[in-house]
Amino acid sequence: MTPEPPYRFDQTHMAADVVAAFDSLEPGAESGQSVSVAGRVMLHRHQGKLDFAELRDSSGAVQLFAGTGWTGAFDGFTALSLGDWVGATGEVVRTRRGELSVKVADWVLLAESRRGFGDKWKGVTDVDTRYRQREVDLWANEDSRRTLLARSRLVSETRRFLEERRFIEVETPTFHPVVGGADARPFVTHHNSLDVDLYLRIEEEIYLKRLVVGGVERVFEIGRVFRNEGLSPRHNPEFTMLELYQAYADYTDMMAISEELVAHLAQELTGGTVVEYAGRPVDLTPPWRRAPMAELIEESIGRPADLSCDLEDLRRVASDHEVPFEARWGPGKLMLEIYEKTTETNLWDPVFVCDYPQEVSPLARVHRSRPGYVERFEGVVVGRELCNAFSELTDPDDQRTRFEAQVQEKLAAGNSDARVDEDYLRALENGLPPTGGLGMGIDRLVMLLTGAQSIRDVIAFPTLRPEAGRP
RNA sequence: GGGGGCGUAGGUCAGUGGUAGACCAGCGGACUUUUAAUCCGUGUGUCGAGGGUUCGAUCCCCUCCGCCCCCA
Repeated sequence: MTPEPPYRFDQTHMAADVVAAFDSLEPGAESGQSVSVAGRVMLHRHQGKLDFAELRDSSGAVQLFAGTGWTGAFDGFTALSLGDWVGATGEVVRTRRGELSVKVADWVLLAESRRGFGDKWKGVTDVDTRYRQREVDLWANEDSRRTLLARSRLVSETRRFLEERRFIEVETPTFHPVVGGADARPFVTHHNSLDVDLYLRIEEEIYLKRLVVGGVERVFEIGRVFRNEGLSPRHNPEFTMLELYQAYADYTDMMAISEELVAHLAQELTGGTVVEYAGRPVDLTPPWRRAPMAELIEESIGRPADLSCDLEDLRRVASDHEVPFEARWGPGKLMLEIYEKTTETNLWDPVFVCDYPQEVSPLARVHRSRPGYVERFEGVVVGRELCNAFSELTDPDDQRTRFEAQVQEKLAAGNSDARVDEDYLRALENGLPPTGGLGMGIDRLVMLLTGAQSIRDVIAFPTLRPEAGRP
C-alpha cells in the first residue's frame, strides 16, 4: 500500500546548492547541518544495511545516503524505484569515498514512477517517444533539458536586449479576419456567435505596423504563428516568430540590429560568437556580409539571373538548373526560385541577402536606387533563412496596388482565401512614418545556437500525427 | 505523391528459413561506504499488422500501419 503523498514539501536547498555549499567538506566528515532536498531518484544502489540513491532536481544531483542506523522507514527507502519523486531531510556529510551526500533521517515519497525507466545509461533514444512523451525525454535525457533551458534563456535575453533599446512588447491578435501578407497557407477556424471564418495568423506584422501608425515607435512581439504546410526538420506548423518595428529606420538599421541581437545571444548562450553547427564552425561575429541577391546568384551559378535578364533567359536558367517553374510566373518570382534552389542552401556563414524583386515582396518599399527591387533582406545562416526584413512600404496607394496584384496571384494559384486587407490600408492612410521591420524565427535561432538538427528538438511539444486512430 | 531507412522484452540493442537472445530495468536473496555497485537466482515477448511462398516465416515476397531522412 502506498501512502497518500503529502500536499507540499519544504525544500531548503536545491541539489546543486548543497554540492556547492559543502564543497570543502572532507571525505568521512559530517557538517552538522541538516537540509531538505527533493527530486527524482535517478540511480539506486542498495547494499545490505546501507542504501545510496542519486536524487536529481532541476539544479543538478546530490546523493542520498540511507542506513538502518539513522534512516526512518529504511526498508521502504530500499524499495524506491528509479524515477520515484522523493523529499528527504538529513545532515550533509561526505562519504568515505568522497561523495557529498544527504544522510537521510526522514524521507517521504512524493510521487511514484509507475511506468518503467529508460535505459539508465542511454536514456530514451527513440525519437517518436522523445517527441510524444517529452516529459519522459526531459527526465531521461540531459540534452533535452539543456535545449529547453537554452530556449528559455534565449527568449528572455531577446526581451532584455530589445527593452534596453526602448522597444515595447505587445500582443496582437492570433485570429485574423484576413490572411496576412506573407506567402503561406493559413489554418481556418470559425467563430460561432459572430458567424465568421477567422484565420490563425501567418505573421504578426500588419497589426504591429498599425501600432506604429498609432505612435508606438519601437514595438515587438514574440508570438506563435501558424502555417498550414508540411512538416520537416525545419518546419513545424506552429512556430515562434519575433517581429519588431522601428519608426524612422530602414532596412540597413534592421541589418544592424539583427546581427547585434544574434551575436549577443550567441555570446550569452555559448560564450562566443563563433558557434559550431553540424560539425562546422559558423562565424556570427558582426558585421555580416551584405550582398544583393543578384550578386549571390551569379557567384553561385556563374551567370546572371536577375531582373536585367529577360523572361526567356530566366526560364532557361531555371531549366538548366532543374528549377521547376510555372508559366504565369514573372521574372521576380523566377529569380527568387532560382536563388532558393541554387544559392541559398550553400550560404553557410551569415549573409544578408539584399534587394528582393518587388514582385515577391508586397509589403516592402521600393528600392531607392534599383528599379524593380525592394529594400528587403533575408539573413541566411547555415543555408537557412533566419530573418526577413524591409524598409516598410508606407504609401497606401502603392500598398493597395501591391495587395491587388498579390490577391490575383494567390487566386491564380488556387488560393480562394485571398482578400485585400482594407483595415490595413485605412491604417496606412493615417500615416505610417518611415519604418524598418524585422521578423526572426526563434525556433531556427535556437537550433543554430544549440546545434539542434531538427526543429522538433527545440519545440517542447512539436506537431505530430495523433497516436489515436490506430485500429 | 516519389525514393531510401527503420519497427524484436519496460529501456538500449543483437540475431537466425527450424516459433528468440544480451545488458539494464523488474522480482527473490546476500552484502555497513556505493558511484551504470557487485554477486547468486528468476521471468520476460502476438519479433508493428495482415496475407503469400514453404513441411516450417521474426527472417524471403506482397499489402497496410507507424516513425525517420531525402525529393516534389
